[in-house]
Amino acid sequence: MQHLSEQEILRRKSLEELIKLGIDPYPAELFKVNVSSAEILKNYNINKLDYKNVSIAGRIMTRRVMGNASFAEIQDAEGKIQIYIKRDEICPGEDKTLYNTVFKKLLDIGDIIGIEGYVFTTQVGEISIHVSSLKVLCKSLHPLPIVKEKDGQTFDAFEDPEQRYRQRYVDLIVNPAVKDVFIKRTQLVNTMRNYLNNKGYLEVETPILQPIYGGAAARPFKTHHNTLDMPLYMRIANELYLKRLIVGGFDGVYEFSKDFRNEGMSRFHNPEFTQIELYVAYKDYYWMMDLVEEMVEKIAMDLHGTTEVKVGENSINFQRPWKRFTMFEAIQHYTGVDISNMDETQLREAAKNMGVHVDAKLGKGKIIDEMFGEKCEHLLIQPTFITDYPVEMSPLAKKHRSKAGLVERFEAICNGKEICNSFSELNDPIDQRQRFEEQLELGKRGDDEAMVLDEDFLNALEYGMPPTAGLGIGIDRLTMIMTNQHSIQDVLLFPQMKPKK
RNA sequence: GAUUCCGUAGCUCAGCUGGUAGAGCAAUACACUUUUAAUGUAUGGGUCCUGGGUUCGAGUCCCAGCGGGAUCACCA
Repeated sequence: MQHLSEQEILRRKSLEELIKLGIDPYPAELFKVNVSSAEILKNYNINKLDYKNVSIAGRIMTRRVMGNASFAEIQDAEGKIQIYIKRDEICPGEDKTLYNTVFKKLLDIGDIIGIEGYVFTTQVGEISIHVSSLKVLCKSLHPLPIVKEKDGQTFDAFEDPEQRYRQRYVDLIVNPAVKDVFIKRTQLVNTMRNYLNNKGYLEVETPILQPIYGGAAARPFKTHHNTLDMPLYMRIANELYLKRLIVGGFDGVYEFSKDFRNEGMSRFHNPEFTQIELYVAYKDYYWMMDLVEEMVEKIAMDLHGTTEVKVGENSINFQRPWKRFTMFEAIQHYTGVDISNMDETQLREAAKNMGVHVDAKLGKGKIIDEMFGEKCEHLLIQPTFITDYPVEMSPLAKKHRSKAGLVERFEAICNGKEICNSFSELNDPIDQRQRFEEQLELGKRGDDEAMVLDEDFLNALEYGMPPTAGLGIGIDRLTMIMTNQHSIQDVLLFPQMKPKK
């Protein structure tokens, strides 16, 4: 038996009382709603005649009882609206039970009711609904956190992160701004989907349970299939499957992919997260940069009506064109050192001079990556493309058409963080096999994030994949920027949490 | 994983050098027919995260654990 607080016991008693009065606290039949709170508040003053007979349902959020008349606020999916309940209006006869007992005593903040009535404006000027009938739709058994508000100031906000994430339903009820973040997240996904569909690309679904995981450097979750009696891995990326589809003759495919990585958690990392990956045949990474600019600019416009987005202290402008730097140019720009022709010994020396600590085991590519990560990335606030990465770090990207040791790869950096990763895809099957073999070597040396060799993927490439541009965008990260949220947990409805006791 | 801060009523938070647990909102009762953080009067409500220890006595001090936040590391 669960432990009940005083208030929870009282609510259960009220529930019993309602039933004794012949009122079903959880009725089965639909309640006809003909308007939303937001629509009334928006349009009532424009056309008052339309709101003589409104029927609306919502949760009781506040109550102000003044004898034989009361005000309350009810909240529906779109917002809150005040209702005015007069005893003799909802109880026209001798029997005043519905008002005196049901409304005043047995109903609580948090209960859901349906009302009918007409809209009017109170003496203080607030658009309200004058209630003519009231129906109980759902009795709530837990007291709701009470958040009060005046002149834009909030009092006693429900803000303990642990409770908010564990009981997101409560968070959504009492913190309307939270709901708005998730509406924007869906708008963001819709904008992308519409944009890509309009270009004629096909949204597809590929396996989440994979016998061989691939497409990224990460540690996977491992699971087991009972009937087949074999291990399966939850995908860390869908890249290799989408490229198989390009081999198969689709010219453009994309997937919003839930990926799973068995790694540490932080305000930027949840064990499961969402990426979109896109592959388009006969294109290269320059072409893909144009697409990213256009699509992300469109997202900003659709969400905010402007390309200018506030993120923390910064104002970020997504208007095209974005700045483009090669990785070497970026390092030269921020450190004054030109590393483009350095060998490994010189690079090690340069890193030391910059104050970048590099492990003796790191190869050339990793040293460059460390320099960029420590000296440049966090300074890139406005959206910027960084291009042409060392080949060692990009086993699935095509070698650069003119620069030895580099690949045709770019990342878009924004607010000091990567928001996408893209390359001209490696379609030379012999080169790809060599790269996988280098990864195997890394794995043997103890790198538990090294890629495994996927023989079937190589087989596909050997049939021939057209030149292809590929792209991955972290949806959670992009949503954080577009909605100005500090933590990934604030853009995931149900972030991963340890069970409580 | 490391460092650091936090955990007290349904919610937001006080609680001093250790001395029987406090406020506002919410709840209960009464009053009040256009209020709005409604108001007035009265009342009830606690496993002080858990387990040890020190002490005559622990919400408070010490140790361990659980959960959470922040920062750092790996990573998207």
